Amino acid sequence: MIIKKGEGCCSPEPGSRIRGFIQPWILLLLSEKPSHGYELLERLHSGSPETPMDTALLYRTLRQMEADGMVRSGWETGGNGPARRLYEMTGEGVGCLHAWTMNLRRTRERLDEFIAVYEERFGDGGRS
Amino acid sequence: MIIKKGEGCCSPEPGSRIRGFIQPWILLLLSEKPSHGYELLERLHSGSPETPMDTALLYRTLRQMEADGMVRSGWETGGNGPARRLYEMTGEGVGCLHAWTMNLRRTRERLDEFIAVYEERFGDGGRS
DNA sequence: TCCGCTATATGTCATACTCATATAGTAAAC
DNA sequence: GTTTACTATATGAGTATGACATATAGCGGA
Repeated sequence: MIIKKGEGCCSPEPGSRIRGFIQPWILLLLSEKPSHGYELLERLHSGSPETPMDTALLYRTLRQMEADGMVRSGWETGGNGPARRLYEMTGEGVGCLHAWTMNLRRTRERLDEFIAVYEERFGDGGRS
Repeated sequence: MIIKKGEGCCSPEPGSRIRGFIQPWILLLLSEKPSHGYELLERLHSGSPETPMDTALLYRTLRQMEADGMVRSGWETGGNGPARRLYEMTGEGVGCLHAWTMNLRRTRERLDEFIAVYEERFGDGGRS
């Protein structure tokens, strides 16, 4: 259930997403194997079908990450369909992924703290 | 360790914060007792001293939440120091807090999924 | 009266995200 | 042979959120 505009009191809130979460996800997926944008979209979608990824955000983020040195790309022609830009992670990208994950662990701690305080006050509503 | 501007590859990332996290925190704190902006700042700060809250964001968010009907406020004079705007949660705000927390639970699930995939690939680095 | 603390507020800017739209190659259907 | 669908990348415009600076003002103590 994603809360949309005008649906409720927290309508401006698009589901409490984590800022910049797409970048570590891209790095994590690329750490498994090199991939192109459209394939990353599908891999991200299969991981969380309820929150489809925006193509504009993905492609722009990839270009930015390349400018920042986290990934590098090259055109891959010869397959069927249009040419695809194949991305792979750089050594710097690996370091980024580790640093980002440390940040995300702290984010999870803050989130856990919130939920703990909430449940202490209101109960866990049947959740374990 | 918060990664600051120019410190590393993920320098544009100010610590992987959750979008709009301040609003449910405000509601959760107000569910304990009515409070004014400055006091909310201190209560938020005591909860996470490593990420100080921006005053501009807090005060503007409070006014926006009041416009949205989640909280209401009144001036409190008579104490020492300048007048303070005392906020309390509305019934609508309670509903918001519950809805937001549901969103945050899903956010935590996505975060857990990321960290699980990361640890599966790189190990947990000595963390339990 | 100057400084520090309390308290609220606005101005401005950058970034992240959303939505719409453009472009183009391939392959199958009609 | 052209229309449709899928694959694939990209840009333009607009909004939302957050970051940083600064303004204002009451109060108490040095």
